[in-house]
Amino acid sequence: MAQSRPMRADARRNYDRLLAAATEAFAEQGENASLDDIAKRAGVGSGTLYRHFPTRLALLEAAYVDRIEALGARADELAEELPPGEALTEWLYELGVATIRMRGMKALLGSAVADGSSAALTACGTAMKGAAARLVEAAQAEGTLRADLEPVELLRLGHGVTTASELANGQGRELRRYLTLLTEGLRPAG
Amino acid sequence: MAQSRPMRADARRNYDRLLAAATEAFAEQGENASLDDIAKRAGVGSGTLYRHFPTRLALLEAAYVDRIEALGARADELAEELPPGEALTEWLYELGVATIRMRGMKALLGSAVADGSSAALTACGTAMKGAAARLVEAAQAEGTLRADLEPVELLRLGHGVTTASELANGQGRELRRYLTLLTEGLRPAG
DNA sequence: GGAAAAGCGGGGACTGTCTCCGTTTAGTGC
DNA sequence: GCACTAAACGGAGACAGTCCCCGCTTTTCC
Repeated sequence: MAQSRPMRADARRNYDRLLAAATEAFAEQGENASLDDIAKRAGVGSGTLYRHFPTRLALLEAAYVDRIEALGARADELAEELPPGEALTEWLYELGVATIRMRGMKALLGSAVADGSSAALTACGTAMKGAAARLVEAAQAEGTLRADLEPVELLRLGHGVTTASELANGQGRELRRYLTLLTEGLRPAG
Repeated sequence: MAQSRPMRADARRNYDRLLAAATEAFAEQGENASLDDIAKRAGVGSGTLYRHFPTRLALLEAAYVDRIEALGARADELAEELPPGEALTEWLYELGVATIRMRGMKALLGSAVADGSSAALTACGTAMKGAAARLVEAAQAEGTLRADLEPVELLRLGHGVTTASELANGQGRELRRYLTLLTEGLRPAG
């Protein structure tokens, strides 16, 4: 993936500025922040923004890859600290909280775990799927997770539960509750 | 809620035309269909559209209330045909399918079950919540549904699961699967 | 039939996306 | 240093969408 020729100095500078501006704007205004406005913040023309990041999703991904990778790494930390089943739940929780807090990230993760997600999103998608797969496998080996669950199903359900919790406006409290309901099921507690 | 004075004939006519055009447009192009375009289809000016339906959600609601009420009624039909637990699952399934099929309906139902949904949406919201409450109560009485589940939680989780299934692009097949996972829980089958 | 109320509608301000192309600039070889 | 070239810039402008305003038309009611 290395550029055949390194980026020109001004291009590099603008790229970085755009990324910084985007992170800021997405955090403040959510995933629909105006792209022209981001260009303005970065002090570049909109043409420059669109050349570096042809779609909104591309920019979103570039702005959040490191966070996503951190979440992937976090999965492994949790796997060391906790028994597999708990590690998995806790990871889903942290993932959900991050999704809710970092307002731009929802669309990104959503399309990353969608069927037929664009090739541009492979980075985030594979990071997530890898982390999920490791946790799922461990929990299944331990016997605390149903054996027929696919990692990507877990991610999608996690996304769904996060969506449910967003509807409640409750910044995390509902998320825990809904995750419990998902893991335990809706049948009476046994 | 009756108008103090009945609608003027031309107003009534335009209102109906707008509704028909909106239903068509939302079905074809999803919830983000252009409002000006809907006005054009109906053969009225955009001012007229905005006077009758001040927000997109208002139009969406007006276009779908009857479908929503039908879904509410369907809950009671199912309650008669099936044991409470199954009726509930089946209803969630039909609700999800409708949400996915009628492309404009997702946003509507989403805000209807969100905390602090606008006053304008009370009609759809209460219809849904009523239907859910009846099913929940019956299933809890039967003992096939955990006693601490609130109806609105069920609706939100249903919405979340539908979202999860949309990510899979699978038009219904995944929805059944994800609903099963929700009701049975992620623990190994007992 | 005529006055007042109700309603119409499209022009226009505004915001956002995205492209095109003339201009500028960094890098390179001399 | 200097000139040259390919890369990169940037902002004007085409387009699409939302939404409001207000002069004009239609309906209603007496």
